[in-house]
Amino acid sequence: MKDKNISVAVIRRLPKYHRYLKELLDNDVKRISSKELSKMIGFTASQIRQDLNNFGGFGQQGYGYNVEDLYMEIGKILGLTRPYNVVIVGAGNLGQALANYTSFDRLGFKLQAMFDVNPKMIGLKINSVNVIDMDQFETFVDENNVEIVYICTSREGAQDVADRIQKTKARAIWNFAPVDLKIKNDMIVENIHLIDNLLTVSYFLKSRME
Amino acid sequence: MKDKNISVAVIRRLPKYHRYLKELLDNDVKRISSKELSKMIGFTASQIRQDLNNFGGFGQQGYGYNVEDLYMEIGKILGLTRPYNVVIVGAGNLGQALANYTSFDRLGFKLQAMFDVNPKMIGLKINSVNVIDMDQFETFVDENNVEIVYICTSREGAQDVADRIQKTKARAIWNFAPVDLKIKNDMIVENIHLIDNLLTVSYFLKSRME
DNA sequence: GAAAGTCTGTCAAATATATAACAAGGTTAT
DNA sequence: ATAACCTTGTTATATATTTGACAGACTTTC
Repeated sequence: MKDKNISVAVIRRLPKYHRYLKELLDNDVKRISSKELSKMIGFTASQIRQDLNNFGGFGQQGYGYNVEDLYMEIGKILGLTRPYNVVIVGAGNLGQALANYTSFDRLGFKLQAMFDVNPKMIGLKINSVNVIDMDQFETFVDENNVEIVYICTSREGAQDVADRIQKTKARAIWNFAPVDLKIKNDMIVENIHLIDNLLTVSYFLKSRME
Repeated sequence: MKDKNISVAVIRRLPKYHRYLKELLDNDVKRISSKELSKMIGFTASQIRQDLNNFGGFGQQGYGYNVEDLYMEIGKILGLTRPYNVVIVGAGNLGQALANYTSFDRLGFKLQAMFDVNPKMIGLKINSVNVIDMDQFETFVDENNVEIVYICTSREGAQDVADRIQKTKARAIWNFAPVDLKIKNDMIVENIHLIDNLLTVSYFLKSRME
């Protein structure tokens, strides 16, 4: 599986396929055609076939796709063949919300610790995960083979955290702070910019009024 | 301002312009050229000029763009000329996190209430906003001119909430549940699919290893 | 106030992405 | 086993998006 020259647009559709296939699997559906999937997901059947074919011929003519196989294949493509150690920086409401999502754990994103600078938070346990002093961040990350860091700090604190992550062995950042982090090396960064998304809602609300 | 035939790709970049212009404004920068903005934001200068020109000629040859004017114009385009009443359904960690974000309020998204089905949550105040019984949802939304509903429930509860929203005058949904809502009318729906985003992180992590 | 320099708005070209079309191969029904 | 039917993988076409180029207009400098 080389995965090269695959466009980001394709990659961002993969989780959706994964999600719908899981649903089909849970409903004991054994096979699915691109046409049927198309109806459920809302992409064209052509697009679905072309997306999947970037990674291999998973289907069979006259039959369609085996739901379980395809689910597993897409899981492989998405890197879900092994667990990833993660930590959260910022133990506020958002950090706690993420700590409590069991679905992340189920997919293999294993929360090892949470970090905060607030003495009132340090020492707490959230969903049986310790909140640790930020002083110990770099040491903990390297000693526990943490690969992904979720940044749940304020806008002001985020860049500092990003700088510190770059000194560790961690290789990916999932950023929830409303700022574009300046990253020097080849770190993987995904942003959840809530405000950006909410502003598209107001844009569409306004547009519909005209 | 007609805003028609504007591609979604353009619209999703607008909040980023808005964010960077706010930063410039806070730093007392008076003017900015597409070239300078390009360096900051990471889009090409050509794209920036073309994006902005979809909505009008805000710049001036030989000078560039007036930061304050452009910030205001983009705010207008994004619908930030008046406040929007919003409510949150689901008063768990995520709902509480959103309730505590002052930046939403500052932009005009006014939280009027939170709803939950859990009797232990009902009656609480979160950041001076009441948690109300879901029984009163439809009444409250219509009586308080709520336009946007943030869905912060579990996956299982989300579709039911969406169905109930469609019976009210609300016209937009900001959905955080990991499910694609089935919507009949012309409701505006924006999704934050956290898992989908996290899976792209694992995809890139895996791809880099090969 | 003239010349040199800057920067937008816009058109054209290049690239990327999505859709349509269909041959080839497999399935199902009889 | 055969025929009718499906459905994929893939190529070709259409559409969308991004980048490049440049004339014209304004600014700045001298």
